[in-house]
Amino acid sequence: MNGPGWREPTLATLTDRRFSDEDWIFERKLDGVRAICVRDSGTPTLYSRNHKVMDNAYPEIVEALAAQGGPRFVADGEIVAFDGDDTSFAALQPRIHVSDPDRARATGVRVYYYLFDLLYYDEHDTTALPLRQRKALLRDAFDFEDPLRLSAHRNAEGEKFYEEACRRGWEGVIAKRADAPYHHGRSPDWLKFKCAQGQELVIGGFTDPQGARHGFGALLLGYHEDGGLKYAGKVGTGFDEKLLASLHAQLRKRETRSSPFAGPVKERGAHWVRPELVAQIDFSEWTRDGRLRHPRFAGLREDKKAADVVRERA
DNA sequence: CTTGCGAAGTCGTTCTCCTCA
DNA sequence: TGAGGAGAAC
DNA sequence: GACTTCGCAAG
Repeated sequence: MNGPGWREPTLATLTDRRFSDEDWIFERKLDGVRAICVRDSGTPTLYSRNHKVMDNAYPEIVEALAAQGGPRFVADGEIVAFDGDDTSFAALQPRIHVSDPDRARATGVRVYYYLFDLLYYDEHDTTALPLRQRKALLRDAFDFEDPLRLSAHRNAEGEKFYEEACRRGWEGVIAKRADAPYHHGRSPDWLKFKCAQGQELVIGGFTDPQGARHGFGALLLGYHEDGGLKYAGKVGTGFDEKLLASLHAQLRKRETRSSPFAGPVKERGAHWVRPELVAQIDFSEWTRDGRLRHPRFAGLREDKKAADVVRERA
């Protein structure tokens, strides 16, 4: 149980296919930090997705785990914080990298550990069991009292659940094959239905490429507000080599000496362009600082005038 | 030979921690 | 003391 | 977190 294999969580595969299927179960995608807890007779330990120990950041969760589950277990779940009724990565963020338990508690950020899978329990490796069976064992293995919670799931109506999730502003839905064993690493048995939002943004510049990248690194984006172009962050993914080349050519034609943005934009290797091109950007949400989170380029909008581009949603 | 899937490489924001002037 | 970079969450 | 590209195994 000490081998690194146990600490390798299942990673879901992103898909656009939405479906309902009785052989699949559906869970709300929580916006927090993935954690696998391992207890081998001593104190439980929380591991991150990349096998880093997170005990110092979440001491109350380690404490709660120590009080139950027996001498040996391995379970999988997500550590979250709430902003109102929604799990919020931003709310959790002040805690994530704290290296001292006292300081972690002193942040005042309440955290919860939602468990959704069981890998080892009662002297048995459970990874080969079908998911439904693992979930049944998990439900009985712990007393779910805060900060420990059992992640609920649905057995049907995946599409309806997805629509409901997006309407409520959740991150999305994870679909899991009900009879599949636990898989370490990326798996097609876990699918991610993400709720995305998108809008048009003006391209006001670009950055130099790095490494093997050609053309440019990222596009600098903005929207009109109070008579100026407000900076909204960068987008550096969504283009293949061909698109990189053609966009770069269009940008060079529009290059200018001074920034079109209102206020300073401090980006290394920045080039400025006349704010004429409009890009369609898909992203997960706006950050507190008015930047795009998880942005990806979804195409050029020839039908939109740059001057008409404003921010659409809070 | 074609297809599929996992790994690696290049990008995003933000937080804490560490280094250095 | 403060700026800037690295590392690590997503 | 996103995406694209690449290599290798399976078919």
